[in-house]
Amino acid sequence: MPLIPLEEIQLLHNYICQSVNDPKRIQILYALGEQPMHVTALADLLDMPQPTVSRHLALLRQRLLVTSERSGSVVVYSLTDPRILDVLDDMRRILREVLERQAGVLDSPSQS
Amino acid sequence: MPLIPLEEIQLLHNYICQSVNDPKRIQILYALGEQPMHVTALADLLDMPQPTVSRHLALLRQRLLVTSERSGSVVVYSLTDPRILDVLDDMRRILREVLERQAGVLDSPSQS
DNA sequence: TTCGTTTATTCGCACATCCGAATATGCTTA
DNA sequence: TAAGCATATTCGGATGTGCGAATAAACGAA
Repeated sequence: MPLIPLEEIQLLHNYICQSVNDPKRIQILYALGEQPMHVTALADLLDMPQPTVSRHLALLRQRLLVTSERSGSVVVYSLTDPRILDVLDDMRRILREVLERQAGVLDSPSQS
Repeated sequence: MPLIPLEEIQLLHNYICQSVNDPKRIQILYALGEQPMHVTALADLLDMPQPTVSRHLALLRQRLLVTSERSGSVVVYSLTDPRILDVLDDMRRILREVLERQAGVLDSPSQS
């Protein structure tokens, strides 16, 4: 199998990897997975300043991970594709297993 | 469903998200998915300077995404858990679909 | 139109990360 | 042990990114 073209890797990096490269943005994605929300509600729920949330949402929207829609007096954000959370869950699962495996190795002293 | 604990999100970010937040590291992961390789082979294959590859590998190892083992005169790196590539593939698939959906919306002018 | 709420942006600064070049370290093998 | 190749690290500088505070802009409601 040939290597993935560098161009596609750049796309992947620019859009998704970079998007999830901030703990607060990951929190925002999970929160929006529960239900679409407007900026202030997100800021309250996650205990972040509103400008911070707004900046992260702008980035996530630019990267196409979330979409926004005005509803009355507020702007409601939602996930463009909820499967992004499945991907994050897969990552968590892999990490957990790797950490456990590693812990197991450390626990049992090498039988020399 | 309650929010993921911030502590676990920090872990996820520190280990995996941060690891894949560089196009060159993504290339390295895919290359190691084809077959375990030593540093110089990777540098040649991906056309990167050896110190660059070495630095990225050190980071990936610290984050537990790759493991290293000396074999004769070279150090062979391999993926700790190949499923990380499935995750990256899922990301690529999602991105491709989102981009196509978006293109479709742009193509068809709103029928007013 | 005007007020008030909601959201977005700007600015300056701090911090992290990446790279190239050079060099140091480590290990194998003769 | 010594030579030589493979790998790791250091350094400086450039770049990118996040934040807080303040403010601007946008929009709905009266």
